[in-house]
Amino acid sequence: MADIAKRAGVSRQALYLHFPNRAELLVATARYLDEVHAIGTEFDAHVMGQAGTERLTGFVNTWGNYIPKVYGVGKALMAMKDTDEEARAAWDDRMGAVRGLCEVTVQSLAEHGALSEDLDENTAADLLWTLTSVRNWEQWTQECGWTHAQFLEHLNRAARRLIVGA
Amino acid sequence: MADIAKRAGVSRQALYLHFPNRAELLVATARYLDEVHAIGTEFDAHVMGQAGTERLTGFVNTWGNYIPKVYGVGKALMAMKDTDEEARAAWDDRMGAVRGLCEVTVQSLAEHGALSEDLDENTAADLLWTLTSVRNWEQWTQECGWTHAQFLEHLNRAARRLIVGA
DNA sequence: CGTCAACTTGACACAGTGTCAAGTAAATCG
DNA sequence: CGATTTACTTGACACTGTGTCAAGTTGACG
Repeated sequence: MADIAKRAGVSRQALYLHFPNRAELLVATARYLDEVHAIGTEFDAHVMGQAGTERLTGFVNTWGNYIPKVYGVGKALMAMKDTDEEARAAWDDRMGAVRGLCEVTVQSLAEHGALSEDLDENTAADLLWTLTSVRNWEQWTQECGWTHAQFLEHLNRAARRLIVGA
Repeated sequence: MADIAKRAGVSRQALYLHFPNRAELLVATARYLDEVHAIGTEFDAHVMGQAGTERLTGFVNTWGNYIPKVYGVGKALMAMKDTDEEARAAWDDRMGAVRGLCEVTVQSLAEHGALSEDLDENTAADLLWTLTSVRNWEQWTQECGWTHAQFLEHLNRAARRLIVGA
């Protein structure tokens, strides 16, 4: 909080005039980033506006491109999850929304007969949701040293291999 | 530290007579768990003693069965990673060992012509390493509610689909 | 001119880690 | 047997970070 105040050019206490605590400041920041990057419009265009394997590609690319933009605040919220109930609820709520996108994506695959035969829709959504998690992005780009382009390429390949049927 | 001391039936300060700090206590606990569960022997038998896709199955099952046993201390170390340099080094060292197992597993697949044609060995190891991460185990079993058996089953399927060639 | 909103400084409580000093009690050794 | 050593105790303290509180400043606006 002291660091943030310094960077914002205000006193530490001024932050508490705008946000009740650290968790809500981070949540507000995340919401602000959503707005700035118009993530809702992006999803509408590239996910809800597509079907079958194109919807899958749209989801993977749109979400994959968004992750690095929210990684900073996301990492802070994830770190608070274990000790702060409010941070946990906020992060779980956001990831729940992503999980919802995974579900509709899988549904569209199923409708087009493109879902792998050995998977039910729920398991497929679980797989896609975890595959595209922020933690996996973190590991691939930070620990493995993948570029963003490599990340998107391999994530698309993995998603297809994991949940799309022959 | 206070909680651990309480559960151990000693004073908080007594812990500091045995371990210089929290990070080293956790690292020592992890090493103790390795010993108790004879993880080295397990890997020797089910990974190094196998080849090709059997080595892959051996690695996935052995490591997959070990994760829940070290999850407690692992979670604590992961939480410290961002602020404590020693914890970061300790955890990265352990995960580096797992990454090494992924490499030899992928190598064995390649030698038997079982590695997917569109992957180089390094990328395949990155994929397997991330797929089998503790974070993914956490998400699948805690958030998705998978049983341990389901986890192992789907992890094996995913590993095969992701890195084994036709 | 007075008031209000936004901010400041400075203090404090509280939790958690790590340090330090002094004391105790039991085992070990000469 | 007495002296020492080992393992532990109690209790204090420093330091960091979050969140709270009180009192004061400053500028805009009716």
